[in-house]
Amino acid sequence: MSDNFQEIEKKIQRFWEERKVFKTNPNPQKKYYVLVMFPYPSGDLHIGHSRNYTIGDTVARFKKMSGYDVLHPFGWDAFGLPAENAAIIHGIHPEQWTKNNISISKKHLMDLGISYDWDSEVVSCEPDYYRWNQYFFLKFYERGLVYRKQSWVNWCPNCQTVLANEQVKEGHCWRSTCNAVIEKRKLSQWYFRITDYAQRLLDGLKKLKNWPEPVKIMQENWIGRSEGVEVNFKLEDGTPVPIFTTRPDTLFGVTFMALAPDAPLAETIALGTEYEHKVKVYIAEALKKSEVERTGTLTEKTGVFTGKYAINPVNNERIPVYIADFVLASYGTGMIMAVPGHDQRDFEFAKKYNIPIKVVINPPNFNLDPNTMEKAYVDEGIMVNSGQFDGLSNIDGINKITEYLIDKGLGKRTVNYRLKDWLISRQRYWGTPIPMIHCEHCGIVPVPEKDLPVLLPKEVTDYLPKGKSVLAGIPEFINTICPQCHRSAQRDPDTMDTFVDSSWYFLRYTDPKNDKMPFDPQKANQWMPIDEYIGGIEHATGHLIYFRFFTKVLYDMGLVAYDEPCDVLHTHGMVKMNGITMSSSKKHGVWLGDFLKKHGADVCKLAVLFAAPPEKEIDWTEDLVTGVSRFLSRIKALYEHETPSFEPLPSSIKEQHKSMAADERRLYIRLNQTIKKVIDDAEHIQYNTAIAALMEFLNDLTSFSDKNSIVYKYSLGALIKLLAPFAPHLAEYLWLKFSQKTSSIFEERLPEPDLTAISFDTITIPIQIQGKLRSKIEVNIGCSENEIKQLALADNKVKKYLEGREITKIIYVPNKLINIVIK
RNA sequence: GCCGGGAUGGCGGAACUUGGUAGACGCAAGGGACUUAAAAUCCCUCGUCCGUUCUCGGACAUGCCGGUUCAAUUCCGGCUCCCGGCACCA
Repeated sequence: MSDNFQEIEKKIQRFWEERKVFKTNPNPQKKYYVLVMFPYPSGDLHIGHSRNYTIGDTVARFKKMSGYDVLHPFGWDAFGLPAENAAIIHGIHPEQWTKNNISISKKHLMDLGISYDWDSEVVSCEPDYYRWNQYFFLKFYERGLVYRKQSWVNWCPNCQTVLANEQVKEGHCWRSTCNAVIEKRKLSQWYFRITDYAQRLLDGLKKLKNWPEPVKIMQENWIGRSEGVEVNFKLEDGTPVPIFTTRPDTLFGVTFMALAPDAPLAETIALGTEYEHKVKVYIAEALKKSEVERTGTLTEKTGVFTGKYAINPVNNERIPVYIADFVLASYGTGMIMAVPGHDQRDFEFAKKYNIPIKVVINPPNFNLDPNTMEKAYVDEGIMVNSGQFDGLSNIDGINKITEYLIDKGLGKRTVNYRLKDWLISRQRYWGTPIPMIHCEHCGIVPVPEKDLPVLLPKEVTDYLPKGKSVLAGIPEFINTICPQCHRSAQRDPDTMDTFVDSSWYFLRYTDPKNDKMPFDPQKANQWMPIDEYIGGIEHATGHLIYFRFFTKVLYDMGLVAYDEPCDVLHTHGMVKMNGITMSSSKKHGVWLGDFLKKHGADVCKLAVLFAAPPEKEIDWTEDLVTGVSRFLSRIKALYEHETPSFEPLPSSIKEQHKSMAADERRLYIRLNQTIKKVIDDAEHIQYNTAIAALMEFLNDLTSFSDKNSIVYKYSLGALIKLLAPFAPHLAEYLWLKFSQKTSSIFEERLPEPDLTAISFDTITIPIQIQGKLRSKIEVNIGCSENEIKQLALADNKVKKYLEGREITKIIYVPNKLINIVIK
């Protein structure tokens, strides 16, 4: 745009605001819910942020211009650590820091002209929002979906708080600015019983036809269903030690058993024996190690013999029991049967501790020798040394042994999931207080619903985390009265994981001002499910599982009619600069404020959309701006000389387009092709190619000579409407200037293509000989196969190739090509 | 290690759903017009190599090697490299 684009954009933004063009219709007839993942308010926005919002904005505008009632809301995921860290470093209250950032970010978004209905803005750190986190916590508690347990948990020594399993990435803290190595601590914490929904979360994925396949696969792996058998081993003294296995076919090959060092039994198994001391020392050592040291396939496995033996129920063999660090307490029963002959981990462990190796499956046509094996044999084969099961293929053996175990009461079929319960308590200040009271006499007592919200105290002098919650040090907060016995008691000092906030915010948007309920189910149901959800792929195994879990629970509570929150999901790639992802906290990026001053909002939107298809990464350079910036200037320049028509074409034109002048007819067809292409591409969020089509059509228009043609003037008008979702300010400006209406272009409908004029009368048919392009002929559409073959054979270039050769076959693909096969 | 995804000109990317003219659109680069000049704008060229010499013609080209097919960037088999997820899940 020329020099005054900023004034134009400001003016247009004021016009939208005054006219309330993007106000949500409270009674939608034909609803469309477009949602972008709400952001953490980090202050200055960069181009990477704008990608998310720009994609959502384009969807929203397209849908509005296609006649939908659109809900396109916005809000802030406003609780979280950076606010608190800012308080510690700069001595500014987290709330003030957060609100400052919100107002800065909001200004950028408004300057970008995103079509939000700001009346439904939601801010998660406000009591009128977080009280409903507490409400849901209590409701979940009533349903048995909240519990407290003591266990070894992930502890971030830098953030000084526990973390959920989903927030540990490769043994490190998920927050990119932290990245500290995670430690293990034994603590009592609050959990959501998400594992109760593991199967439904898995089954639900099948319904999500319009989710990206990689996201579904990631979730499937994260939930990690595996079918197997629980086998009732016993220690010699009769203590039951059940184990889970997916390979019951190897049961006769068990030569040791291994117990996780953090499993409860590990603490007691060797008590009072000569092994007690060694075992104790080993456990202490093992648990001191961080996740990173302990896990990883490269780390050498270690263990210690407990002095105890178990009995193998299928052959009564005496099996030594070890404690080993490669066994996980949190999966299966916390104890395994080990078959070194057929499991690589067990093999390595057996080699190290001189435990016998027993072969129970032989590969076809070959007998394994346990003394010379260099690794475990894990493939299919024939069972040996397995009593009555010898000679079976091991695949059959799995079933046969399982049935045998069930029959004898020695085991049962079972399913295990890798998904763990969601640890939601955090030892930090800036979050939703957990609405629970610890009473000496009554135990743990929920805060009565009528007493909500439990307000986060604002008068805090010291935010520095000390390994326990900041709130524990605020007497006015922590001391309270037990709701049951009315004696003095203490509040729970922890706050909730901020991913609780983002698990239901999309429902709050449907009824943002409700002070009686989190949302009115009727209002929610008229918008849900989300029709288009846009966000970064980094949430695949976090937020995108949590919000499905919440929706399913709320469905069970009868609050929503759908048990999946979102029909269509589009994840977009990150925006990088010099190969490094743009980031507010790392101060790396192109800042939106600067960019808008220099180039304007439309250029920003268009550049981000045109740079690459949404799912791909963008490595940002200033070069991406040049092309789209020129494109907009050319558009603007064109309309300085030409007057578009927004009148519908007379029906006579549509009926008689075949008798138009050749170049006018060509333009008419190009127009219809462009309309179709842009709308089709937009439907699939392929905005880069849609914009390319608009650029091509602009070329058609500028090279068209009869400026008085009705078709030409109509095309100018159609181009403005097609451009509107991508470059809304310029389009609105041209609309208001030429349409002589006072309404917005976004209250108009997109043009529709005339499908009777979508292709030219003649087409170019390439002629291949032996599959290689040799010539082209121009034929009328509807030309018969024979005619085309004749024309092809008569072609001079073709003749040259055919000279003295025999034609074996002529392949004709209608309207596509012709291929002549010769000997 | 397991599970995904990807590799196309100097660059970002089209075409891939259904095998059918590879390189749309844009950037960069080179040349030209306009201008006192520059910017801006407009026009032309632009995968590589060879031939012809101003109009074309040919060969080779979609990470590598094979296969299926009249025809493969697209399908199949085997590799290489890059990116992402998971991380001893029994």
